[in-house]
Amino acid sequence: MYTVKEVAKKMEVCEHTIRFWAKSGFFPFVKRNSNNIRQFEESDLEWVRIVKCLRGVGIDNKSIKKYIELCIKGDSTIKERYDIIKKTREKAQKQMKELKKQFELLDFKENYYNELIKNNSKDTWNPMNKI
Amino acid sequence: MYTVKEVAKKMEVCEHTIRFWAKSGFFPFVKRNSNNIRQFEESDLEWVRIVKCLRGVGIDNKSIKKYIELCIKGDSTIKERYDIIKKTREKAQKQMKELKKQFELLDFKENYYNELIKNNSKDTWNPMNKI
DNA sequence: ACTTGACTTAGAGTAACTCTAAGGTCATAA
DNA sequence: TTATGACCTTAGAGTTACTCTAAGTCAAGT
Repeated sequence: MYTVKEVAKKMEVCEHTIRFWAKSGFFPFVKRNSNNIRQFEESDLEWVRIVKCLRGVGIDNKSIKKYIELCIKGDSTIKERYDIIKKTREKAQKQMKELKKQFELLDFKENYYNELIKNNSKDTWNPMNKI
Repeated sequence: MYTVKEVAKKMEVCEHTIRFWAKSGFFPFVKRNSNNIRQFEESDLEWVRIVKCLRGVGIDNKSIKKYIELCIKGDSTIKERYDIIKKTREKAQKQMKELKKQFELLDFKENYYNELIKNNSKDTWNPMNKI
């Protein structure tokens, strides 16, 4: 059993965000104790994990809500859920490619600046100089 | 020479965003023609590329502005710029790891749902069932 | 001359947090 | 026994970074 704060720490998500997601209906099975405090079970953490994953790939909250509702509906929605996950996986793959490109640009620039520093060079002769 | 629209298309960034970035001072060397239209040169595109890269890695606009200002200042800021790029590269690397984890979760879920569909299974017996 | 279309600006609207304020509950310490 | 502090709760304000809209300028085409 975890409180919001503990979930936030365990899942590395801001506490406020967990509450915001909870209010958005992303964790429909979380129970409360007699003091109205949310008690996340291990199975609820699975929902947090998926939501974090979908958000991390840039799925918007409205679409996440749709997915959550399909989950609640049960077995009849498995094909639909499969399609969503498949598309999301493809999106993630594209992002990995994009991120890799950006990483390579940063890598290049780091080396470039490093050379300049090592050689105590000015930067003014080179078309790359400005940025 | 490119207009905002052409830059947006070429660099795959929303036109509005290019204008927003321009207004934020991210492209200090872009000239205008006699009709007040921005004319991006090839060298200005390099700035767009870097800004897109930094944003893509989640650097906030205030920090990007700082980096831009260092670039404008010239050679004396090379070491500072190097440090920023280095940190950003490290950040990108972390994100690649994170994204890879998320991809693997999606991959697992896709396979799981796929099995369910193939076997025409119900999902109710499994602890993974709900989400 | 008039329309079309590309550009401009200021400013409104939006998504997704992120934080603050005000308040309830409970344990421990004076 | 009161109070101090560490939790939790909520509603709602504030923030970031777009994203879009409206209103206007200008040049070219019919």
